Amino acid sequence: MQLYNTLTRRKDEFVTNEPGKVKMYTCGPTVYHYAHIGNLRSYIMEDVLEKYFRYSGYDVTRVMNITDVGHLSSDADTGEDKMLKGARREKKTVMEIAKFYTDAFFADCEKLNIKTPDVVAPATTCIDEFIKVIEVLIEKGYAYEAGGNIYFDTSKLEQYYVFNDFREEDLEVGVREGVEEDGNKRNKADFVLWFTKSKFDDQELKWDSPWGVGYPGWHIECSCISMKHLGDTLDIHCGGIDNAFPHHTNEIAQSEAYIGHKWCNYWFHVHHLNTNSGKMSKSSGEFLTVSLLESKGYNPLVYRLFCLQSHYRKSLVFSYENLDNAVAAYNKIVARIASLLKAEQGEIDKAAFDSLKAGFCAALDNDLNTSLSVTAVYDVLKADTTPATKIALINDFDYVLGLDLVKAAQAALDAESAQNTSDDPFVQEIEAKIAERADAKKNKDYARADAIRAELLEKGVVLVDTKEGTTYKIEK
RNA sequence: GGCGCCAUAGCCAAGUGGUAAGGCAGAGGUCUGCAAAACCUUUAUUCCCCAGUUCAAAUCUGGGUGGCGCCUCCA
Repeated sequence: MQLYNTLTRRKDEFVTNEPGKVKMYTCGPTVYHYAHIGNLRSYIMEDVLEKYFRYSGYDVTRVMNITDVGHLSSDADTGEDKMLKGARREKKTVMEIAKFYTDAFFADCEKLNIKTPDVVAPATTCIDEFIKVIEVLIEKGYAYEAGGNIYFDTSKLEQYYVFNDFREEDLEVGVREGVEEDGNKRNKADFVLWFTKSKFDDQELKWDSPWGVGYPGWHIECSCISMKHLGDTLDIHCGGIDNAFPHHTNEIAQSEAYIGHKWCNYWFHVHHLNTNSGKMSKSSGEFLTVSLLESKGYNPLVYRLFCLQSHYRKSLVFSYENLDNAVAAYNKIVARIASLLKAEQGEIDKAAFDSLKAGFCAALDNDLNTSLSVTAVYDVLKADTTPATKIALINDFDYVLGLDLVKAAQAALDAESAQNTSDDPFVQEIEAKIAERADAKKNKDYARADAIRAELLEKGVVLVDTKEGTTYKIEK
C-alpha cells in the first residue's frame, strides 16, 4: 500500500515496524464542545484507513487521546483553558463538561460508523506519565524551568521543523489576533510542558508535580499516551493537517528527545473541510454538527459518503448542494441494491468477485483513494455477474466504506413489506386512498386520481405506479 | 513576509507522459392517461494562463494568475 507521508512529502510504501502489525495513533478531540462535521471528516478518513488496514490483514492497535485538560486557547499562558472556558459557559465543572462532550463525540462517531479505537485515553488519566517524561527531558537537558513553567528547548534539537522548511527568523509570532509572545521562552519555538504559573487562579484541574502544583501543556499528552500504550515506536500517526505544526512537530521533538531514536515513520494528515467562506472551525463561522444535519433530515452516513467521494488530502468544500448530491447518490445505490436483493440470487462467481475486489483494493492501495473505491461500488452494480456475487462484494467493501449499503437496502425492503401488513391508521388511510385512486383511474376520472395523488404528496407520501399496482414511499 | 497544498464539465471527482473514468444535476428516449420511479442513450476537441521539453503533455520544467492552509486555539 502506498500512503502519502507528510514527513517525506511523497507517497511511500507502507511498511510496519513489525510485520503484520500496525500501531496507530490518532489525535482525539478536545472535549469542550460538540465536534463539528469538519472535525469528523478527519475521524471518518482515519476510520477508513484503520479499517482498510484490518481488511488487508493487519492486526491493528489504535490509540486515541481525549484532551480534557491543558489545551489553552492561546499560547503564552494568557489564554484560558478550553475546557475551563466550556465549563464556565455551561456552568458545570470541567469534568462534567469533559464527560458530556466525550459521550457526545462517540455518539456522533457511532452515527457515522466510526469505530471506537482500541484504547481511548483521557489526558487526565495519564498525569503520572507526563511528569515522568518531563523529568527525563529535564535530566537530558531538553527542558528548562522559567517563570514557574517548564519549557521544551527546541534549540537542543538538530532538526525541529520536520514538516516545513521554516526558518525561525521568518516565523511571525502573534500572527493571529490575541496571541502574545511568552517572555520566558529562550527560543521562539519553545513550548510549555508543564504550567504552574497560570494567569488565572481558578484553573480547576491541578496536580502536584516536582515543579509545583500545576497542569500539563497540550502537546505532552499525545506523546505520553502513545508511548504508554504503543511503546517507543509508532507506525502511523494521524490527525488534521492544521496539527502538523506546531502540535505534531512538538510531539516528535519531545518523544524523540525522550526515547533517543526515531519515533514514528508515517504521518497521515487529513485536509480541511471548508465552507464557501473558508475553514470550518469551532471558534469561528458556521457550526455544523451531526445533530444539525439530522435535524434537517440528512442521514449521517450520507455525510460519510460525501467525505468518501473526495480524497483526504484535498480540501473539501461543504455546501448543502453538495450534500444533496451525495443524498441522491446514496439513495440510488441503496435502491439498486434493494432490487438486487429481490432478484434471484444465483451462485457467487469467484472469478468476478476476485477481479472486482482487486479494483477496490487497487484504489485504496493508492494513497487511500476513496473516491475511486466508491466508483468500485458502481462497477460492481454494473458488472455482468449474479446478484449473489454483487451483494457479497458490496458487503465486503462496506467493511471499509462503512456506509451500511446492504443494511439500508434490506431496511427499505422490510419497510415495504411492513406496509402491507401494518394496522397503523395512517397506513390504512393511504391504502384506502390508493384503492380509491385505482377506481378513479379505472373510470378514467384522471382529475380525481391526480387530486388524490397530490393530497397524499402533501402528507409526504409519494406514489409509485408499477405494472403490479401502486406502491408508495413515505418521505421525511 | 516565510513555508506548504491545490486548480479537470453546472456541481463533486478520477486520471502523474500515449490521446479526458465514475457520480449528481441536465437533455433525449422506453414505460405511463399524465406524472413519478426505474431502465437505455447522451453531455469537456479539452484539463486556470503563457512559454519550454517530447514523436506524444491534464500529467514533466520554468514563469504567471487565482483559491486554501500553517507560522503557538483549531481536525
